[in-house]
This record gives sequence, C-alpha cells and structure tokens, in this order.
Amino acid sequence: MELRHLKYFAVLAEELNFNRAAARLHISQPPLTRQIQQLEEEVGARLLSRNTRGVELTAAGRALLEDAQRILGLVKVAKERTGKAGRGQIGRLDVGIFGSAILNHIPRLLLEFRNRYPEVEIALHAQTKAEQVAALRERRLTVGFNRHVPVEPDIVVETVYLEPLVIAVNRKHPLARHKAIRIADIVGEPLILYPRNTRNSFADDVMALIRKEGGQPRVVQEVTDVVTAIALVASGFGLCVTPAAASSLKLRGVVYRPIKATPPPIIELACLYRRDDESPILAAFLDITRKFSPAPE
Amino acid sequence: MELRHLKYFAVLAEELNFNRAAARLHISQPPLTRQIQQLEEEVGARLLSRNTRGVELTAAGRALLEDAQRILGLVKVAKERTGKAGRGQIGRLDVGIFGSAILNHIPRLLLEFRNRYPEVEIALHAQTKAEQVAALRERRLTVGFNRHVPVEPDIVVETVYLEPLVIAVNRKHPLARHKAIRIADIVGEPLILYPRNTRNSFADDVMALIRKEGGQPRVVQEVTDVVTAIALVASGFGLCVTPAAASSLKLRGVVYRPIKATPPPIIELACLYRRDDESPILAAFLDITRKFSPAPE
DNA sequence: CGGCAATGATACCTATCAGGTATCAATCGA
DNA sequence: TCGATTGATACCTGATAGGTATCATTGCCG
Repeated sequence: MELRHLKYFAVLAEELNFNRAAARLHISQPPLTRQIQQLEEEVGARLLSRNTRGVELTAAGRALLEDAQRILGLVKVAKERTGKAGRGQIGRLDVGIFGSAILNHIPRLLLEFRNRYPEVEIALHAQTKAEQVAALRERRLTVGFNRHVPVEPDIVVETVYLEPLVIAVNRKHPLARHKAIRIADIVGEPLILYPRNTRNSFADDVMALIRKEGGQPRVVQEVTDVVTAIALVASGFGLCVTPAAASSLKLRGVVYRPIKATPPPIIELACLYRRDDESPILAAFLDITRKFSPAPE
Repeated sequence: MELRHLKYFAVLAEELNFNRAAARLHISQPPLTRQIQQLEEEVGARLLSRNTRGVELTAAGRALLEDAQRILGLVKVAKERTGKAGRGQIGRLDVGIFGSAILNHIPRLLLEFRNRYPEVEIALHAQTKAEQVAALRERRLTVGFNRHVPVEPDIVVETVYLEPLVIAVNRKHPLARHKAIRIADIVGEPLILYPRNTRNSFADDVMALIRKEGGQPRVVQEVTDVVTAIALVASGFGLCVTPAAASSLKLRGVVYRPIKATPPPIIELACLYRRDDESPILAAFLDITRKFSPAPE
C-alpha cells in the first residue's frame, strides 16, 4: 500500500464517482479504477459497491476512509514539521547561563530569538563554566554563556559582547558626586568582590585592574553573586566594580558610575557551543547573537 | 512522498547505516540512498548527517522519525481494521425485536454471533413490524425479527424458526393433569389472548386454530404482552395459547402443556433485512441464523 | 421501446521510475 | 600506504503508473 492509494481512495470516497475523482486527481479514470482495485485486494475487502449509477461506500470503505483521512493529515503535518525543524523554526534551545549574565544582554538575545522563532522552546539552565562544557558535550545544552572560558578543541568559544564596567557606590559616598570614577580613586576604598572561590573569575579581573594602577585592593567582603554584592553596597559596606548590566539592579542608596579610563575597561561575554553541532536552531541562534555583537551599543 | 519513503527512512534511522538498512529492506544500497535523497528534497531538510563512518539523525530527522513511525503504525492498523470490517468482524449490528421473541430463540442467535464476532457491537431495538420495516429502509436497523410480516419488494423475509405452540394452564385446572392437550379440549375454556389490537397478529392465529376445531373462542381478557398473559393464567383468569418460548417464563401456579395434534400447530418466526444490503455483518449474522433454522430442535 | 448518455471495467500501449550492477570518492585503521 | 568500509554516482533494466480506446451495463427520455 502506498499513500497514493489512500489519497485516491479519499478523493473517490468524497466524490463517489470515478470520473470526477480522477479529474480532481489529474489522472484519467482507468488508472484510478486500477489503484482502487489494488487497494481493495490488499486490504482484502470491497471498499465501494459499484451500482451502475455512481458508487457507494461499504462498511469496510467507511472504516478505511476515517483512517485514510487521519493518515493523510498526519503525513501533511509531518512534512511541515520536518521542514520547520530543518530550518530551525521548531524544536528546543537549551541555554546555559551564569548568575549576572541574565541581567541584560542575554535576555535581549533570547527575546529576539523568541520573536523570530516562536515555536522553538527555550530552556534556561544556570550552570558553572565546567558544567556548561560537560552539558554541551552530552548534548544537554545547545549553547552556553560565560566569561573566561578555557579553550577546548571540540568547543567553540565566541565573544559575543564587550561589556563596560561600572562602579557601584553608596549614594552618600563622596565618590558618588563624580560623574565618572577613575580606578586610581578607588585604591584603598573598601571593596566588595564576587564571585567567591572561583578560578579565573570576574573577581580576578577587578583585582588585576586595581593592581595595574599600582594599588593593593582592600577587599572587605567576598560574595557569590551580584545581587548580594549590590545589596552590600546599598548598606554602605563598600563599593563594587561590576559589569554595566548590573546597573539595571536599582537598589535604594546605590548609584552606578562609569569608569574614566582610555580605553575604558571592559569584560568579555562569550558564548560556547559544540564545534560539530550543525543544528539549524543553533545556527539561527548564533545568527541573532552575532547581529547583536560584539560591540556594546 | 510515499509510504515507501517513510518505511525506508524508519529502518535507516534504526540502523544508521545504509548498507545494513538496505539489506533489511531487501533492496540494494543505491536505491535506498536515492529514496532518502528524494525524501530530503521533498521535506526540504537534511534528515541525516553523513559522516563517513556511519550516519546520524539531524534534528529534522528526529522530528520526522517520530511521525513516520506513528504513520506506519496507523497504516498497519488501518489495513487490519478495514479487512476485519470487510469480513464483518467489526462494526455494529442493529437488531429489531418484538416482545416475546426475546425469550428463547433470538438470544441464542445473538449469543452465538457475539462469540464468533466479539468485536461487533450488538444493539437491540424493541419495535413493531411497521417500525422495523421503516428502520430497515432508513438504515437504522440491520435486521429485524417478527411474525406475519407482509411482503415488500425491497425487504427480504426469511423464516428462521418454526416454533411449536403450547398451552399455559393454571396448575389447579383439570387440564393440567393431561400430559398434552387437544385444541378440542379448550373450546369453551376462558381464554387469554395477546397481543391486543394488532392486525395479523399471533392472536388471530390462535383464534383461527380454535375455530378450525369448530369452536367459538371464549376470550375473557386481551393483553398486550406475554408476561401479562401468563401472569393472568397464574391467578386463574383462564388459559393461554403461546409459543413454546414462553415456557421459559416460570411463574408459580402455571404449567405448560404441549398441544396434541398432527401436525402440531406451529408459528413462524421470520427475520427481515434490506434486499440490497451487502454488509458483511449482515451476511455473517444470516449465516448463523440459517445454521439454527428453520427446524426447532 | 430504442437510441443516447453516463456509469465503471478491460485491453493494451508508453513513459516513468524503482531497483540492480558496477564503480567512485572519502576516510579510517592496521 | 594499502585495504576495508562508508555513502554517492552513473547507467541499465524491468515493473508499473498512467494514458487511449473501447466495452458492458443501465438509467433516461423522446
């Protein structure tokens, strides 16, 4: 049995007339007769009773018609669905993120992607660098976002965003009166650092930045995430150097000031994915990512 | 697209190797390659990524595989179901019956039919002769059972059972002492007749039977159904001539006696169906009906 | 009542295409 | 580097879907 048989039968069952059905199928009547005969032989039952004036469905014909229509419908949606999957318009995008990355740039990317590919399900997974790499290899992740990602042969690391740094200070702190703050100004100031206990982290960048100005950072507190860090700034513990994205965290008593320097200090956000991943969804997502990157607006 | 494409693809997706898949499909490898290429072209997406050492499903391929398997499964059950419908092993049998016919013979037929065609749904409809004929014409009934059915050109009436008559008498009545009763014995006896007010009914048969013996029936009560008639016999209202099937109605105080006559009086049970009905279910049912008929055991 | 028109079935031809054989290109492993 | 294995390609052949011509049946209508 082939889909042709079912298609022919479905049309014939609608028309109940071989000539009209054949015309609708753009074939002549004898081939239609033959295909229907074949179908009848294969299912082992008369499908239509031919009473000289037109035809009529038998019980078996009625039974098959239902199934045939459902099958033909399924074939149609299967074709469409497969095509969509091939163009990355359907499926699932698993994105690995880390704490503060979710504050600004990545949500914009995801929003844009969702608008363009509304039928792709997006799943977010908060994971560390190492977890992301492992998850990518095990196909649990399509793409990850992180900073300072070590180079691996099977993982592509692509810088997607250059984010300026800002300094979060308490509104009552003298530096809050400046429009912009020089790194030299914060040498000796009490510093809140994050994340804590992580190799190759953003915290190291900040330390290095201060040391480059000849200062010794005076860390008064290490915390695990931005939100806690900014909360401490709000309560006057000290100041904090953060990616600009954090400034969307509006906490009472905290102001954010750009850093005065040439070139202004920036931090890279990278995206990572399997080198051999040819999934159209990844391609589509990377396409959008690159349109937004790497320069900050 | 044809089912061939889906079948080939499903096997290939399982094997993930063109040669093995081709072998399982009893074709050689090049035609398989070509059919898969055609399929890919039609859905507009790569289904497999060919990495020199074996192949791998793409996202589109995974999407299609699910649908393909479901479709192939449906095709299989559709074939089976249609064949069954063609052999009358599936579907629905609407049977029209009248009051007392349900007491003995018809239930046996239905039981046998249900055992042989367990997947056919049986629906019973209590209807008069005229209702049955109308329902047959309107396809609401597959087959009807009745007595004294007038001949109609489009309805076949087939005698399916020759039922002896018996006489129901009160246990205390003098005739109850006889093993068998002659019609002559009941001339003048108080008679309960049913059904009431119906043309060409069983009641007429009984009346004719008694008149043939030269007697004038002494009808003391007319009722609509057997059960009421037998209940009246139980309370001593009179005696009642009924088809033998009624004797399965065991009421306290009622005994049934055969009629002594040559030939013994009988009443015909007929089944009726549309002359142009070629449904295999009807054929199957008639087949069983005829095996039980027309002689009483 | 006979010819006409419409039905689906049959006979036979043709063109398409599924499937076969031989072979190629690429790549992995020994 | 050579052989083995992968899927792809080229080309041929045979099965078969589809076409044309025609038939048998039957309802319709003058």
